[in-house]
Amino acid sequence: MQDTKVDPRITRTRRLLMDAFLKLTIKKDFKDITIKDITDEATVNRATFYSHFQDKYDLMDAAITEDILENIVDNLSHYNELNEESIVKIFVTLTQFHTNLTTQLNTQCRRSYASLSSIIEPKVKKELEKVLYSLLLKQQSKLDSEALKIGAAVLSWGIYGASVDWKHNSSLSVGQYIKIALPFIVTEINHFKG
Amino acid sequence: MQDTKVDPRITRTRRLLMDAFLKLTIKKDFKDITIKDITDEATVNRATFYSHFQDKYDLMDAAITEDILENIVDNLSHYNELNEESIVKIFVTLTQFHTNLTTQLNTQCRRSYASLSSIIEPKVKKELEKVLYSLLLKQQSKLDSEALKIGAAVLSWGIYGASVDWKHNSSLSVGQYIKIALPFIVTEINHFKG
DNA sequence: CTTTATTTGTTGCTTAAGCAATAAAACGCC
DNA sequence: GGCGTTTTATTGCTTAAGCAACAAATAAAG
Repeated sequence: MQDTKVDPRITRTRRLLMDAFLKLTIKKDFKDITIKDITDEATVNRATFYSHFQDKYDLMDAAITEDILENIVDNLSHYNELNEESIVKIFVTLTQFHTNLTTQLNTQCRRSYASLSSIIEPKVKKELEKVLYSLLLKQQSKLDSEALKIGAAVLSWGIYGASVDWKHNSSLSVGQYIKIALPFIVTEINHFKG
Repeated sequence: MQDTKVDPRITRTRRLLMDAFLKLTIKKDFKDITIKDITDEATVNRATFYSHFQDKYDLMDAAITEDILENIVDNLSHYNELNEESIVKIFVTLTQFHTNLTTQLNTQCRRSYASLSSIIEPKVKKELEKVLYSLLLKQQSKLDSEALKIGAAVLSWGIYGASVDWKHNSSLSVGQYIKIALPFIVTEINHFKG
C-alpha cells in the first residue's frame, strides 16, 4: 500500500475549481458556464485552470468522479466490525457505485463507461482494501500485519469482483446475490481469524 | 476610493489559516493549540504560516478582526433606501461594533483598544462610505457622481463620529442619542437630494 | 451580415507557497 | 532532574500559481 504525497496546493486548487463548478451548475446550464465564470468563482487564474484541466468537460468528469468517490468513501467508513451485516452493506455500496456510474454516464459524462470506471475503480478498490484491513486488525487475528494486508487485498478483490459479476452477469437482485455469495466470503474471513 | 488588488493566493491562504484556527478553538483551548495543529488543519506549510503571521496570537487577532469586520459588512448591506430608519439601524450597527470591540479585547485579544481599532476602523469607515454612496446613488440625486462621492465621505464621517462620541462621551442610550443626532444627519442628506 | 465585445488557449516572467533541514525551545515521561 | 519527543522559528531551494499580453475563436449586438 504505497502512498504518493500530492502537493497540497494541487489538491486545494483542484478542489476550488470543482467546488466552483458545482456551485455554478446550480445557477446555470452547463452550456452557459464559461471558463471565466469558473475561475472567477474559484478565485483561480485561468492559466492555472488549464494546467489542471483540458476544458470544462474534463473538469466536469473530474467533479463527477470525485463526487462518486467521496460518496463511496463516506459509505465505507461506517463499519466497526467485520461480520455478515457489514459485508452485506459493503456489497450494497459497491453495487450502488456501479449503478451510479452508469447513471452519471448516461446523463452527463462524455467518457465511456470503460474510461470512467478505469479511473475510479482503482481508487474504490484501494479504499475497500483499507477498510477491510482496518476491520481485520480490529478482529485481533493471530496473523501478523503483513498477512493481514494480503488477506485484505484478497478479500477486497473477492467482494469487488462479486459486485462486478452482479452488474454484468446476474439477473438476481442485490439481496439475492449476496445471500448466495456470503458463505464463500464468510469462510474466507474465518480463515483469517485463525 | 482607491482599491489595491491583493494577490488571491494571499487572501485564500489567510482565509485557510483563520478558518482552521476557528475550527480548532471549538475542540481545544487556545493554549493547547499548536502552530502545527493549525497548519495541519489548514493544509498549509508552516513556513507559509510564518510569512503571514508572527505567532498564534497574531493569528487570533486577525481572525477576530475579520470576524468583526464581516459582521459589520453583513449588517451594513441590508439597506435599500437612505431614510431615517436605515440611518438609525446603521448607527446601531456602529455602536454594536464599538461594544463588540471592547468585549473581544477584554476576553481574548492581546492588543490594546487603540491598536485594534486603528486596524478595523479604516475598514469600517470605508465600507460605510461605500454603502452610503450606493444609497445616495439610488436616490437619483441631481448631483454628479463626484459630488456624491464627496457627500458619502462627509456623511460617513459624520455618522461614524457620532457613534464614537456616543461610545466615549455619552451616558445616553443608543436610541436616545440617535434621536437627538438624527435631525442633523437628515438635513445633510436632504441637501444631497438637491 | 458586419462589427464589436467577450472568451479562449497559450506564453514567458514573477511571486507566493511547499519542502527538508537545522538548532533551539518546550513538553512529557520515568 | 534527565532524557526523549515534539514543537517552534527560520533558511535556501524548488514548484505551483499569478499576471499581462497576445492572437484566434466565439458570441452578442445592431
